[in-house]
Amino acid sequence: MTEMELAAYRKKTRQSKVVDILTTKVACKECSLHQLCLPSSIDGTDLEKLDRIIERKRPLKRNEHLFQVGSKFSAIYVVRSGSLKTYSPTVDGQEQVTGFHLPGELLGLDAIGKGQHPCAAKALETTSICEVPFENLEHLTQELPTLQHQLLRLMSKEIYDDQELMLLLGKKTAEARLSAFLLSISLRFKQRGFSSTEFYLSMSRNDIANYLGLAVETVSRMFTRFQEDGIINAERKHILINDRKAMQQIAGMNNCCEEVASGDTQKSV
Amino acid sequence: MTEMELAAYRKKTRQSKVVDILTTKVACKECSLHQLCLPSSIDGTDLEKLDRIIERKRPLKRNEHLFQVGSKFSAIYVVRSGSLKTYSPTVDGQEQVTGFHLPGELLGLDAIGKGQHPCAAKALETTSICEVPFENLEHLTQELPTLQHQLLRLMSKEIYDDQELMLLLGKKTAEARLSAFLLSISLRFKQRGFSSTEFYLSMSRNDIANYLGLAVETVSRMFTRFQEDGIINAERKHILINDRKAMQQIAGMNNCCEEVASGDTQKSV
DNA sequence: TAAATAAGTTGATAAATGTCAATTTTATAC
DNA sequence: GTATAAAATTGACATTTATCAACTTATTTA
Repeated sequence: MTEMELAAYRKKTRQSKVVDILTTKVACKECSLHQLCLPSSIDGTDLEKLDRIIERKRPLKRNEHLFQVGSKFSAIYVVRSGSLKTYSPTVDGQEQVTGFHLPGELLGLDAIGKGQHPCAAKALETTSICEVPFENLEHLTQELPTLQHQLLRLMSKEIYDDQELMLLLGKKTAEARLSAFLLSISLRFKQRGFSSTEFYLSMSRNDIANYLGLAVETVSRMFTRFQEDGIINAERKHILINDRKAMQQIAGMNNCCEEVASGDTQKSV
Repeated sequence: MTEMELAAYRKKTRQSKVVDILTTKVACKECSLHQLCLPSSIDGTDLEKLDRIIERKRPLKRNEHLFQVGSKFSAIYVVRSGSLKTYSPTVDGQEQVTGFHLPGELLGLDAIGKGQHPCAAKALETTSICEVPFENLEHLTQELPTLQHQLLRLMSKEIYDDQELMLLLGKKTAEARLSAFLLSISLRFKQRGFSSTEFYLSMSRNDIANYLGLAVETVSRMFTRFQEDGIINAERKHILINDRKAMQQIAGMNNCCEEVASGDTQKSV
């Protein structure tokens, strides 16, 4: 890619739909709730019942909280558009980012057990949310076995995905972590019908570093290295993935993060 | 501690009940299923119903598998006595240990989503297991809202615990990881009514290192260091925790792994 | 019981990543 | 629009941990 082409690309990504994809409403069929209600032949009436208990909240502005640490658990949330990060305070007064949540993904499943949120959720940009009051949901699952099954599946998926991430954090080098992170984001966009090669990272380098257990400087250097090697083009938060195969090699995962088996979407490297 | 006292202690731990605690049957009230059925005032009839669907399997010998990677998911398992590790194969042909499972803890929750086990489970010693066929359990939860609630709580707890571990793996130094690991094991024994200061580690140093994302040598050195500093006494797999406060400091978690809020037990640093 | 194998420990060295500091670029506020 | 603050990048250096190799101690098998 020449400098001119690059400049043109940069200009394009600044304006194009790549950007406002994240501020666009997500249709229900691309949403996690789709997995939660539709797939196993749930019929119209049941879907309507589910729809009835869901509340649409006013959009959050950037840096607004959806919930705080320790706040009472009362609902599960689904991202309609925009994105959030979840984070916990650590002993030394720092915060530890525990996840990023893109359109169609759930938040709050980790709070059911204790009845209060173990982490806080903050919008990374203008973000709109569906709220699913948990008590109502629980009642409804009693009525609708399919819904219950879906809920269990989603929670299981979350456990599974967390374990995948543990593998990553436990073993890998800095470049493997970042590569796996980008592939994960890419896959999640793809699963929602967006481009998997060209997307916008709403979180800061700092958040990424924190999440991956690395220093900001290391993350920055890895971005630079990937760019130098021609594997990605990173114009600030706009990412273009040039060589997916190479990234899979680096991430040490030739098998996964490419095609995911079932109709599951969800969650968070 | 003098050399003589140490020798006496070592002799004692070799014989005492510390060892056979793990081979003793765990009463139902110390078991995870207790959380799953009893706590929210489930009555005798309901408990009986649950008890009826549970199958007790013959004990596994050391190194026998409870399930293999990719095997069909049909049941959740509870450890009655003994212990297991779960692990996944990685691209480079290695295995990655994803968890250790002590008496009263669950296995298999990560398999619900895909319908097959993403990891294998292998006994670390002679181990007996309760099998809870999942289909039956799901049906039963339709009948017993309390049971459903408990199941959701347990799964949520698993998600929460995994996230705790992610923090550990993502951020901490080698000594913080090992310290947190030992504290976690300690707490889990305590929650089951065993000693929290004196216990037997059924897993190898290799497994620990693998699990914590460290080299065996590093783990070995950390054990040595802790011992030199008088924080623990480690006679091979017999561990005596001398200075819990110091370990919490090292682990960077003065708050957690000491007293856990609710009646939850479960799961796995 | 001895031999063979596996697990664990220790030391020396190299590689990876964190830390500190300086600088540039971008975003925000007035 | 300019000033100010925040975020990102880059370089130099220190620290941590992995790797390789040798060796010791347990455990298993014949």
